[in-house]
Amino acid sequence: MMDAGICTLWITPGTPQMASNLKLKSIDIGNRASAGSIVYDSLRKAIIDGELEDGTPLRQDDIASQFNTSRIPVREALSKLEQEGLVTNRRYRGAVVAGISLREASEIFDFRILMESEVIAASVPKMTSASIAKARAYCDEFRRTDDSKKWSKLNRKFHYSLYRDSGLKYHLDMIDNALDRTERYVDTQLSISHGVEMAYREHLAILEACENGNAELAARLTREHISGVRDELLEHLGGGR
Amino acid sequence: MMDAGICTLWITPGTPQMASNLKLKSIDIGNRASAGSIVYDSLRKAIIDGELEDGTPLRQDDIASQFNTSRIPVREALSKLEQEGLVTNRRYRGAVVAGISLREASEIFDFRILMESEVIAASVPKMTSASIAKARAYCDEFRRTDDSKKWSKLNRKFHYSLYRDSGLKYHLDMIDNALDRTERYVDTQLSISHGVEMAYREHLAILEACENGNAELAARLTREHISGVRDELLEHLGGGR
DNA sequence: AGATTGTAAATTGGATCCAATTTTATTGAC
DNA sequence: GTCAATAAAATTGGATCCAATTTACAATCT
Repeated sequence: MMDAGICTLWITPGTPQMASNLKLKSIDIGNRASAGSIVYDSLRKAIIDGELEDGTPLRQDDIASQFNTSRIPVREALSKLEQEGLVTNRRYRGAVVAGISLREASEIFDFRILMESEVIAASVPKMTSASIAKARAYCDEFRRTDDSKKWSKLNRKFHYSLYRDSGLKYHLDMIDNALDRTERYVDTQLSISHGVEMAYREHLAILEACENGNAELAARLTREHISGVRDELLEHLGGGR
Repeated sequence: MMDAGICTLWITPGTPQMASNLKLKSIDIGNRASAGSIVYDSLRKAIIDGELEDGTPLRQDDIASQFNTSRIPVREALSKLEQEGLVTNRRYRGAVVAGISLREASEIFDFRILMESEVIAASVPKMTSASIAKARAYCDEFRRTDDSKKWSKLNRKFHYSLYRDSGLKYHLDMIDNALDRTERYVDTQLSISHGVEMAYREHLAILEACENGNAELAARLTREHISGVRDELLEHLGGGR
């Protein structure tokens, strides 16, 4: 199958080329995603973005046929999502999109306050100018856009770009999960009153603290910022129900 | 099949009995565990207890035949364990027991410090005398036992019994995962020098703070306690490798 | 009508089979 | 003997099939 004449393109006798030197537009065939992870990514996105309402049943057969696959990868995906708290699975009864109670949401926000203030404080001393620039770009885009669907995404990217330099992978994973569970509800908070404008001003203040290398201030502002979002969201959800 | 004469034992015509009024010795047939969860529980315990060394390959076929089941439930279990960070799964290469690097271990301990001090502070005002009694029992048993395998288990039970009253389910889940990942390594720390004796004294101090309703002190002592365990463990592992 | 029971359809859990990939054993050249 | 190329074995991923369970619904009785 591998004729020598054909192979000269990527094998030069005597001077073996590394794949990394070729600079081709290519996808990593060896590490391509499994069917399960594709289904998982897709479902996760749909739930986080709020496209699937809380309580929506997730039928294995339906999903399987949508992805032209069998139920095995779907079960794998649903199992993972259950562990992340995005769906609830009941034996022989199937999976539904997991809702969140007011007190659960409140607790997760408290968790975020604890985590994110700690992580940003650890991040500030290590923060690169590239990270700051990235954060500022997200921050600007956040204020400019009118698409309410993009707000929470950009909000998330802004914050996360200030956390990454901490190098605290475990903490970042935990923050990721907390954000996954609450992101759906943040849009509603940003939509009401002047949520976006206020968030933007608070983001700027955090950014400034980071630029000045003031870790303690950045942590305190982050605490207050998330705390404010939590209070407004709870007030809104609590009154709406 | 259900003759009226026989049924009079549990159905009295005119006064329909609820199943909950029957008070029969019964097991919950409806909620019995799935094959996957049995495999999962068993593997999780084995890994946490350190019975399976880091890097041990977990062959689906081997495990399946050990449990007299097919590979499907095994895959489900391995997938869950991967998400918890107890195994690492590589496509087509199988799962191995996940080890932990020094810096990962250190980070998880830092995470625990943050979480557990916060949770115990929230727990103290709500703490019942039953919880205190339970914690004291675990504390005593911890000092008395010579079985090094039981130390970390009792250590964990002691701490957890002081956290439960907080009612912070999300935080408790996060603590659970952090403990799952580090429990294997705590035994080694307790075995060295006078780890158990020192831990016992620190446990007593935490217990006393809880009894006195001093949340801030309990939090500070918890911080210092976990911090001490971390430092000793890192010193030991860092030197040993 | 309303509650209750039995039955069929829908749905999930698990077993078995095949395909894709990796790992190991083998062969051949130098 | 060492190294690469090749073939065989082992292993995992996914599809299909069957069993267990729940749900929907019709039939029956009071």
